[in-house]
Amino acid sequence: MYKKKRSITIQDVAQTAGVSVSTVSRVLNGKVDVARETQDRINGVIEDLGYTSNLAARSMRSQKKNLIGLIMPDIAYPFAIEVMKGVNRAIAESEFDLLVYTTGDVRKSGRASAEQKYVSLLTHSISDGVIIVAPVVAEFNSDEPIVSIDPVMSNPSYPSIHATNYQGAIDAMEYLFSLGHKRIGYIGGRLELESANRRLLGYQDSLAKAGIPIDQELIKSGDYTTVSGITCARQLLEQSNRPTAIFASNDQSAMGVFQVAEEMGLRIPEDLSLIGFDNIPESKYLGLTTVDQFIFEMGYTATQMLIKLINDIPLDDQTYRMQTSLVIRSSCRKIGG
Amino acid sequence: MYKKKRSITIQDVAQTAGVSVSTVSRVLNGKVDVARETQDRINGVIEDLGYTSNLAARSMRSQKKNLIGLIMPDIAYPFAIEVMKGVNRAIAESEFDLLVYTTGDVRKSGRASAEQKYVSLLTHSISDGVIIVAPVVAEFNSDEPIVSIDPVMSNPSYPSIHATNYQGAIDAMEYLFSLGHKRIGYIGGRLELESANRRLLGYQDSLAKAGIPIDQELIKSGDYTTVSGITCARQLLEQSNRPTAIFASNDQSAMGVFQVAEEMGLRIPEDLSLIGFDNIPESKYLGLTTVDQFIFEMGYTATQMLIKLINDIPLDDQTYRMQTSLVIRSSCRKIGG
DNA sequence: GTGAAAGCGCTAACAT
DNA sequence: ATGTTAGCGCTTTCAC
Repeated sequence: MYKKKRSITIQDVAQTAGVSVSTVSRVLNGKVDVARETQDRINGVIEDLGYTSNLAARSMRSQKKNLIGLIMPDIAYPFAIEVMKGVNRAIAESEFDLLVYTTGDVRKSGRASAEQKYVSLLTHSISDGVIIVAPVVAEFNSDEPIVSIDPVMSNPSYPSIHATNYQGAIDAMEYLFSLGHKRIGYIGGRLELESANRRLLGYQDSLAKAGIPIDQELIKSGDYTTVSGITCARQLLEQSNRPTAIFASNDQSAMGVFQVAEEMGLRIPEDLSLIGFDNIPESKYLGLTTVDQFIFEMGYTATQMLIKLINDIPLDDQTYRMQTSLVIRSSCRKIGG
Repeated sequence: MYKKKRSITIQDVAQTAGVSVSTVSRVLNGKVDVARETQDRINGVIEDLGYTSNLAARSMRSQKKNLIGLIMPDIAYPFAIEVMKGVNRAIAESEFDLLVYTTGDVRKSGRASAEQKYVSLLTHSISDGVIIVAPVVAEFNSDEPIVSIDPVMSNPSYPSIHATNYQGAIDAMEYLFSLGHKRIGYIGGRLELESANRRLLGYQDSLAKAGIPIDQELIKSGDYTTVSGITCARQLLEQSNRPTAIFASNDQSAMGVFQVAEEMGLRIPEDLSLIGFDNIPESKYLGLTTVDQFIFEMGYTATQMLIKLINDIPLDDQTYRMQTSLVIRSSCRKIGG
């Protein structure tokens, strides 16, 4: 395991400075009751030796670490990146630093038991609190604050940020109605996810409210991948009475629609309105409308919540279980009249 | 600071299981010399109590943590994200997990002294090795392997991945030559950066090699922002004898060119070939050609290098200071004949 | 097979 | 103003 050239400890500093470890610890922690010249000498030695404190040892003893943990199974997909950006912003504005923990792959994470492991890993020491993304368990054994983003459970025991799945779908649909659309295709998926069900429900309820009968031919279900998005899009667009708009409930599905439309020579948004959930950076080049901004905001808000908890500021009920707000970024076209 | 409900320790487990801490530690670490039934009992208690070990305490004693650190000042800009994706992939394929450390903002990081702090923070304990992005110091005081990505120093004491700045510029230029371009504008910037100089040199050398005299009117320098890109692009495109192609040495500059072209009614790539360094996800929608793929690869390769070092596999000289390969993603147009 | 005890590097009383 | 000491939770000899 690599050449273990024992690293410089507080002991070494104390010894070469000719003082005790506690004195060194004092200057390290900015305590005032140390003689000016002793401070200078110690700081000099620290500089010379290139000493830096051992996080592990330190966090075992002290409380405040000024470090927040973020746990995600994978940091390479758009949702994760957007969350990280939000957290990053809140972190930048704070006194805290951030530690993102990932296994790089959902499959490696294993779920449930693994989740608890990751939480403890950061929580038990190291950090002042953690944010966990899309956790499956309802409760964590932790001695520190936890905030979750888009938990799978609808009623977890920890504070959580829930995507506005239902309202987002309603908003998207009403936006399409306002432009005159009546035949609106829906591409859903991953019905095991709470969020997927909420979106579908929003779609259905808004149709009901608008007095438009639900046409099962307009509801297709995939698995949130581009490939399945393509399949669903074909099924929708090859119908003789094809929809004038498609509501794709996630970004990958929307990409699928985009590809099929291109194949079929349909321009978006001129010939087909496409509205997607989630944030796709490319959307503005694609003529795609999105129900947007909320992923970033989820990360940002979660971080602020966590910092409040760390600083012992209680959350009110409304904040405790929070819905994010929505922005519709628009480029759909009016049709009909 | 939050209700410190003391967390469950190895002591608690030992006590309720009626054994000593060392026995618990043994089963925890999969040592074989523990009676079958004792193991089961202890595992039962661990399950019941929901015990998980304290990372800090553990890493103070043991060697292998199966954890790699990645240090970046900010995780919200395209370069950082691309690096993370690469690291993420390599991590996913390995037995290691990843800990990304960030302050969220370059300004908070401070540089130099701060860098050493972050390295030690992860290195001294916690992780088995770290990757540091764009470090300014040439040497780190660390007891563990370090690999750097795109270091500011050209000859750091640690293994490093250098962007193929010079060769990338040459490739880009030769690609443009092959399409018949002769008047090629250049937008550079940040001359304090090694990478910027290498790119400019590549531009100049390739012109020389092609026997095309260098026209200072075609070389503009900004600061790698979109705003300065716009200024430079105007200066280039408002010339009476304007260039048929522009080589923008970074992504933000390229965005600037794109905007100016739009203003002036120039289509890319039909009326103006635009080739950019670095990876812009949007480029494919913009008709932009890019010297590409290498950022992801930098992260990926760095991680593999680091894992080798951790496992005591020496790096050969060539690997020790590595250049990344390039891909030109093309959409430029042939001109002239 | 299991326990006792030492100690990793550090901080926080408690002394002086 | 500084040193002494007792642990934090864990792993690791070294006994039994």
